[in-house]
Amino acid sequence: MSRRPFHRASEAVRRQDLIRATLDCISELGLRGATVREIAARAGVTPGLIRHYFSSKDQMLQDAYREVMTGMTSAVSAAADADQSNPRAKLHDFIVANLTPPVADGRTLSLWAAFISHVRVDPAFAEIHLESYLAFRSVLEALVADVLIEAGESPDAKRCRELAIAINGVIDGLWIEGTLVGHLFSETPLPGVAIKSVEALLGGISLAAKPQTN
Amino acid sequence: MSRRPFHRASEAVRRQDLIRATLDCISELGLRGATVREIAARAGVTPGLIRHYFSSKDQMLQDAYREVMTGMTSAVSAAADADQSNPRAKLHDFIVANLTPPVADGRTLSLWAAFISHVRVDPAFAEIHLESYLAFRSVLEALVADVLIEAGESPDAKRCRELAIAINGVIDGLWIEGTLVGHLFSETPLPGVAIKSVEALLGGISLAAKPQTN
DNA sequence: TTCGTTATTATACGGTTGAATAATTACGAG
DNA sequence: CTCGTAATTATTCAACCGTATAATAACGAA
Repeated sequence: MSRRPFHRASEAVRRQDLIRATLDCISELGLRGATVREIAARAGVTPGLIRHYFSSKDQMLQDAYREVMTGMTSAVSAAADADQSNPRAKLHDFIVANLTPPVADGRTLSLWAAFISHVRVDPAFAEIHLESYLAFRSVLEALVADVLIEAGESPDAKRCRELAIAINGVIDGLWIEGTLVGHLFSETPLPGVAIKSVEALLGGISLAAKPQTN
Repeated sequence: MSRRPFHRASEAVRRQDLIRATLDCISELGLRGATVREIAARAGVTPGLIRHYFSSKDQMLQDAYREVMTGMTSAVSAAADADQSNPRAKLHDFIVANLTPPVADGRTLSLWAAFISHVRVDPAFAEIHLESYLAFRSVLEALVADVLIEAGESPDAKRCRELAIAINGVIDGLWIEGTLVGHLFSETPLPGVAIKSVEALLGGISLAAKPQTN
């Protein structure tokens, strides 16, 4: 019966370790497998420590949810702002980033679905969902507006919103399908499908890196 | 301490009651709230009875998952075959059915998400997902092919599949958003957005009930 | 060094879980 | 009418859950 050796870490990395372990558990074992004991084991600490950093297990789950969503939005936003200044290229890269790893992978989708299934159950999760959804859509809406302006069209607010909603739908849907049964799309790469679809939604505006007559 | 009165029912209705109670629990309390005791209570039976009709709780969850998915696809298929013989009207009704109750409601989405989050965890759930996805897509693919034929275009297999994938994406994405935060779309009804989007994806083919020049 | 504070571990508790088994009741065959 | 079979209830069990509390070790200030 030797006592587990102490290992002190800063609050930042401890919280990060615990959240990462939480997400690992959920993605690999499901929500029911994400127990305080299993999470603590994977984080390399004892279960009691969780309630030293989080007021409850649910609190930790909510923080984990928030981190997943902000991580996704910031990842695709960064991809859009990466190198191009061309509005169409930015939207193009934004869409592709949504449908390629690390955003489009099984782990992320499992986490997203597990949390979504709790949105209607727990108001705290509903609020996190609403925040992250609006953040994502506002980014997309701005990208669409820039594309329309560059194409010489008037950036009508209502049309921008409607387009953003529809494009968001295409992205979400293909993200889910491609991640869950990705092996079915080896001959129909989804980023390509998405780009073509969005071009159609935009009324024929090309999103190719090198503008080509349409 | 009076003994609970016996109430015998046929195997069919018992299984149905138990599955319905299971789905109620999941949608209202989440997967962690779907315990054998709560499910049995809602079905009006004793917990032990569950394992008389299902080899395990997981087995019952899988049957419940299968029922949810077949219910959804059959509902939208029925909507497509309801009254119209016009291919475009059929596709139109199919899409609208996907984005209106009972398919598009919070309960169904919660169930879907809860199960999806288990697809990567349990191979049995993965198989059910694959089956239901392929069933849905094949229905949609046939509808798209008929529309293309009627429009005088060659129903190229690859194009049909690609269109079905993209349309499926639009439907899925809008279904999720509309169901989770439906109150945001009171001024932008999603069925309308979906129809306009699919028309764009189809290259301008109108899905309106009364064909109009495009 | 000393000592108070706090991060971390260890242990305990009441309640719940899925499953297994035993007891009881309804129903159908004969 | 009887009795065997199956459906349903009742009870039990070992394991596990989230949380609370106490013991201990590390760190920083003085």
